[in-house]
Amino acid sequence: MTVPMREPTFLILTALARAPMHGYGLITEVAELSGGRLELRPGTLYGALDRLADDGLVALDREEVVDGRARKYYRLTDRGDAALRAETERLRRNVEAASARLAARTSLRPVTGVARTGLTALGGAA
Amino acid sequence: MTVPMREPTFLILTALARAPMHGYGLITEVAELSGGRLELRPGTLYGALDRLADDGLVALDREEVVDGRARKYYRLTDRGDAALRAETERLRRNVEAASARLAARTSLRPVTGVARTGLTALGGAA
DNA sequence: CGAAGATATCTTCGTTACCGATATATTGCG
DNA sequence: CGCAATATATCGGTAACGAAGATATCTTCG
Repeated sequence: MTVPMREPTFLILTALARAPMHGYGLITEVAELSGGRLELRPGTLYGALDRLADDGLVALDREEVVDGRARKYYRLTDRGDAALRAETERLRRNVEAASARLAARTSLRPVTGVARTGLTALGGAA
Repeated sequence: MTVPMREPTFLILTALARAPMHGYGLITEVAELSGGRLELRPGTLYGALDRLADDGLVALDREEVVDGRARKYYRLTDRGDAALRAETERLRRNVEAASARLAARTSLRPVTGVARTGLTALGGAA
């Protein structure tokens, strides 16, 4: 928690905040969460799950066998819940700080070629 | 950027969004920005500045000598401005996704002693 | 005066989360 | 049968970061 988590880890916890999920389900869920931007690799996913389990942020919820395929469901622990909340707050503050400076910046650069006043629609990509 | 930047890099760009700054000034500014949470190490700072300069997100603005001490001022480039805006949007979406799930989660968990007079913040995000 | 601390830059080294690639096994489809 | 999707897992490389220290100047204080 001293060290901020990276995006794949953050989105894995976010996905698990709604309901327990198994690994492969997380891959598709995180892809949706990120608007298709982030496609978790198996190496990232299972490495992260092992690490998060070691840290006590997620725990093995149950194991099922569906159509002959084994599924391991993971759930968010209380510590994972707290960590995700703390991390979300940290990100929120960073977003606010950057937004404030970027907004101020827009108003003080009306010159130098880029002129083009007016805010273009934000968040175009993805 | 394809690869999301980490917190030190994000806060360096955020600090530079207000005005050009020199390295040591960034250390104190980023500490302030993060509420004292993140204290940039020289290895992190100058490594990041070199990398960001290579990527064209920051540029050397000017060099001064104040009281016999050399100062190198860096400024945000147009590409750096765009990268910071894109990154801020990415973080904002992640915060919204996590907030929505965490808020929904509150209502379906046993709450211990905390008043919860029907917040229902579920509506929020896209 | 001389030591300590703040200012200011830069380098080296180790850690680690992540990505890419690969391996394995089952189910379903053309 | 061959291929894609489902589902797990491991291995190696990369790159950003943190820890630590080197170098140099100015200020403060005993």
